[in-house]
Amino acid sequence: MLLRSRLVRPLLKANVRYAAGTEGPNNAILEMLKINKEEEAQSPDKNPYKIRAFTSAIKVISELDHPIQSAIEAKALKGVGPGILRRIQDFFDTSGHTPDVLDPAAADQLKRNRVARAELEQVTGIGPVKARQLVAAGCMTIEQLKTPPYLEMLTTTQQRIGVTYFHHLGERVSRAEAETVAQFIRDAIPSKYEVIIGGSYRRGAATSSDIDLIILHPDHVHVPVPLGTPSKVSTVSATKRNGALPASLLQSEVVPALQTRGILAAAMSSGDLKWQGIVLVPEPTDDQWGERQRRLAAIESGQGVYRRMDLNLVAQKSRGAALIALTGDTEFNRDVRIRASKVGMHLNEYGLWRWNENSEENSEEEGKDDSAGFWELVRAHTEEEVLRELGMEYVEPVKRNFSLVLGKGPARMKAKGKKR
DNA sequence: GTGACTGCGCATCTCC
DNA sequence: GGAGATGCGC
DNA sequence: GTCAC
Repeated sequence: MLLRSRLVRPLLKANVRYAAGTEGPNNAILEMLKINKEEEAQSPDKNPYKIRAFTSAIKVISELDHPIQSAIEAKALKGVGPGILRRIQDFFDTSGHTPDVLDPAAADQLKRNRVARAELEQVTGIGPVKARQLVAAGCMTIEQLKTPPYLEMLTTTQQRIGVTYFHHLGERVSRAEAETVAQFIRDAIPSKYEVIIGGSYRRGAATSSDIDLIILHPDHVHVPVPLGTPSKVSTVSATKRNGALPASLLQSEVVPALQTRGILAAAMSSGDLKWQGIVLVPEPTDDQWGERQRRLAAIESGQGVYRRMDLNLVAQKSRGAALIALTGDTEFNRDVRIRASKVGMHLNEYGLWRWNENSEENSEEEGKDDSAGFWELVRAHTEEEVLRELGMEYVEPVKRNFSLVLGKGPARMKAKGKKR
């Protein structure tokens, strides 16, 4: 135990941030795979799915808590197929690497580390990479996270807030709480805004993990067109491509109004389209909302009921597509998006898009900037329209709980032989 | 063997 | 200081 | 590149 804290300090100094890869039991193999991935990424005719495959194999191997003993063992991992097996085999052959044999004590330690990582990953903002770093530094519990030196390792505001409100965020959100917050917000912002509760609430769940709000306003009309082509829709986020736009209504009006009213306890992220953070659930008094000063004081002292909340500002035109995207569940969305891509379209939260090839002369005129066509918004205004365009009957939100139907948990399930 | 592989906002880090 | 990659969440 | 078919 004492030893640990001594070991931690140099580690912190040595800039071991992110997946720098200077730790973990399979570092050498991971470095090799990262190079392979990089080579593919540099290639003129790179295959984005191949890059993704490398990324996925790197991820699954980096989550191992013990050295890979043989190439055969790696083959059993999901995401490791013939190609990566061969690379690992070559690695063992050429590096003269002889894996250590695990003694029982070491195996036991690995198990404890695994348990610790799982615990730390319960904190919002701590994923596999950060959890591994923390456990490597000796942090085994969430309680320890709140103390030096681990607290200093939590570099993002999301992680700090995740720890601070961990106890509150473990509680489920009741339907009444979601309704209270939504109504408070409706009262706090101009009546031109429309506020819809999405997420599992809209799917009829008795309790939710957070409050998902969809906010519409007639003046918010920005519908970004997808970048790239059907085979390769760019991953450049709207954050980048929107650089020059004026601050959105979310930033200029909604968030300030809620701050003034004293229900925003902490912001994890706050952009032009999306706000994520912690809300203090207000307590209605007789026929009015309680005192703003009391809420601000409560936030100051950590009293009251706190919940995770997402605010999403959505253009009217995107209403249907956004309702689908922000209602879920994940499996339903995956299924619908796959249907779209199967008929050559693209579905995101802004709309259902069709790709139009440019005629020969058009693309010649455009030069060689490979703009061989353009995206056209097909449907997005209502959920019914979007689904019908994809040949689907309307599906009630309450019937979109595919994860429950198909199996438990967010584990990948194929959504295939379902209703057409 | 063959075709499909969800998609994206925001914060932070890296690398030039 | 700007572009791109990564981590994370949903 | 991997995976399901």
